Amino acid sequence: MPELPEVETVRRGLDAAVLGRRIDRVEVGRERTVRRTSREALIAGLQNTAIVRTWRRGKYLIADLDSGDSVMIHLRMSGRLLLAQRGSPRPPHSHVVMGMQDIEVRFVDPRTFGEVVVFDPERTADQVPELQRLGVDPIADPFDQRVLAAALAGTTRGIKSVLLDQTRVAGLGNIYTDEVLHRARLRYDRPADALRRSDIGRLAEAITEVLTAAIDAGGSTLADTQYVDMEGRTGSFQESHLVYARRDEPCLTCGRSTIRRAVVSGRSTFFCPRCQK
DNA sequence: AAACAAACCTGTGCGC
DNA sequence: TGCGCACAGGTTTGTT
Repeated sequence: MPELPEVETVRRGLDAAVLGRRIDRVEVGRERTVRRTSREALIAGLQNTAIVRTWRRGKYLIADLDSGDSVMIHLRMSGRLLLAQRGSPRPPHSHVVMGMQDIEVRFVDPRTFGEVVVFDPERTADQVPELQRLGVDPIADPFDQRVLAAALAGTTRGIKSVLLDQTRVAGLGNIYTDEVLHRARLRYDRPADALRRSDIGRLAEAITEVLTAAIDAGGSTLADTQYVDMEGRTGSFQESHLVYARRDEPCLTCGRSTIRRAVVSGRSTFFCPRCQK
């Protein structure tokens, strides 16, 4: 569910709500959420620490603790991080709860693909290896046409599949990849290494513009209302979607074709056959 | 190297 | 109302 803009929105909410507050209670209701280590390791790692900084790389949210450790949170498909008053009714699937005096942060995740893990930043390579393998983050890192060209180099794969590859560009998922490719007027199956300089220029610009606008809008909340920020508020960037989930609806760019659906890397892919070449 | 499928889970919406 | 199926924002692993 959540891609870079949603994770960034959650990160900002976490920053505003809990920075410097001491974690005095930790509960793990479902061990699968902490499967990388264990219930005991998560509790020991969080108990009596305070979050001193939050940061994000791609879809990975990291909070640095005053103990010197860090906690990595990945929402995967259905994870949410919710802020609540201590003692208020907990939603189903509240697998991890971090209590800070009168408030608590709840990791809620029906599908249980998400995870929470405390790790030692000096042992990232052993404990959270995928973090080091992430490619350029278009928001957190310097990003322009040259950086993108380097990230796309050396593969004949279709551009959508390459943009979804987190080791090349970190943070784009199924929604934003389709929205970006539409704005750059590129079809999902254009071989990445055959893109012209002008194509890559438009693509880099589209990535920056779409992600920035989506962050400003607080992310995208689809019809099922799965994604909300820490305060439970929905995002509004779905109102700016031009192609995602708009199969058979008129193209908002050209008005002369309808949005088609294809399957790429096993994912639903939406595009305008007239605008995107 | 690349393209697919399956796996991990639960929930929802749809056609019948 | 109930049942079965398709499908869902992600990532990893294994197979052609």
